Amino acid sequence: MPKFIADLHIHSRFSRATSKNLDPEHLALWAQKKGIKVVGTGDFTHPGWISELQEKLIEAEQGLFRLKPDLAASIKPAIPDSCQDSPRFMLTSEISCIYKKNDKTRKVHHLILLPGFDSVLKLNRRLEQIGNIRSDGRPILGLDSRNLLEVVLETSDRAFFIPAHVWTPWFSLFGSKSGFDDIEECFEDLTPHIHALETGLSSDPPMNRLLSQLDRYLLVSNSDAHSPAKLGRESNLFETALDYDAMVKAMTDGQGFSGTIEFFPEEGKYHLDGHRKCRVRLHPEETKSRKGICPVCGKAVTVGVFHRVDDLADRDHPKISKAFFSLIPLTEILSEIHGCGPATKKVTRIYEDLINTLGPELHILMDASLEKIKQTGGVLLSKAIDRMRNNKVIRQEGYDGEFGVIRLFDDGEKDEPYQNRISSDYQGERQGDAL
DNA sequence: TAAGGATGTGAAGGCGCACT
DNA sequence: AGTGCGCCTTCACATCCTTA
Repeated sequence: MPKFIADLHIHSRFSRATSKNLDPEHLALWAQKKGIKVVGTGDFTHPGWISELQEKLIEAEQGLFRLKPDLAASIKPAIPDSCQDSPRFMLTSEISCIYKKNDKTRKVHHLILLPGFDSVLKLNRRLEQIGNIRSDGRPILGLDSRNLLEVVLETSDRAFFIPAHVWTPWFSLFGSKSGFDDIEECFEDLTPHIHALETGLSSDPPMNRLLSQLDRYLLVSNSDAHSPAKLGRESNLFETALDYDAMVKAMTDGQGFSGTIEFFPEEGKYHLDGHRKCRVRLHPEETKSRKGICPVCGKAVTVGVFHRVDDLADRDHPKISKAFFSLIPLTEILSEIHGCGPATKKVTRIYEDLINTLGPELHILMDASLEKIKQTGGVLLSKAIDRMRNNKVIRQEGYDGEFGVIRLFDDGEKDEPYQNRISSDYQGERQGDAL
């Protein structure tokens, strides 16, 4: 069976606060630079996006699509030879359900996978009667999660429904400000139709697997990318035939699903508790001793993912069933090494050089030999990647919407020529800022 | 002096909720 | 009852600062 990487939760340019570049061509381009074989389309509920997809994609395998040949040819020159590998698209979308249940307001996001345009259009006709699906690629519906699931199941018996980023405080199944304490309370009689949960950036398998109530669910990871360059920052490893039903089966029974690619959970923006505006960051035990109150403003802090997991956990040691790889985006590693921002021209140029020589980013981060990395990217890069692969990272946790920072080198540790005034200033500012 | 880089802010839809 | 605010996301853009 082929081994491949899939990132199924992303957005199009029809969603709010997303890049204008999010069209099928740029998604295909970046999927190849990252080394992703199957990428979700996102936003299939949006009429403008779905008609663009119908125009630009053709079915490649059962339930998977690829760019039409003329479009594929048009992006080919922009893709390094080392990365050429025609990606597939799966029709996916995210829906935001906001509703009241058992006297509490619930705001829960869900990811939906469908096998073809017919079923997408059928679902869209149903949803259009419930709410406005034209104004946003991620529509907000006043619909109970259970009832959305029912509508989806009625649309196609091949549909797959995944609660999205289940721990984020504001919009998720287990969210401290929005969700439930158990899955049955959310989906009731239809709970058996849920087979997989998306864990989000701020949690990883060792955290999730402290909850016995999650034992019967597969954990999946996706990027929720709002720009092409963020594709695959979290993603899934499949070892199945390349088609829709095989992938859905793997996510249903776990066979052929070999693991996930993860952020270090501390990098996620809701890992710890606190208030971003008050610059207060608290560990769960601190939050509890302060009775959930922010010492600066006196209001309730935003309770993060680590705290929620801790509250609902019923084990001391995680029961881990699948492999997972904790990675740092390559531009962030280069940013630390070279002492400048991850989106600067310098980092972009080095990034392009690296994938040109070594292959797709995820290959460089996970599999490429350290010797080759050293030859192309220098000794600091190979040292950095070696440390990342062995979990030897310095973690500064994110909280209340602020991303954490994962570093690989102590201050002063980097040798010449990179250790210079700019880089130490930069690190100092970043550290100071975050508290 | 120009280019590059850092930083701050506005943008979007829909909903609940606090407040008047 | 009605109004306004805050929340989701993070990009895109404008502006200011730094460096060669």
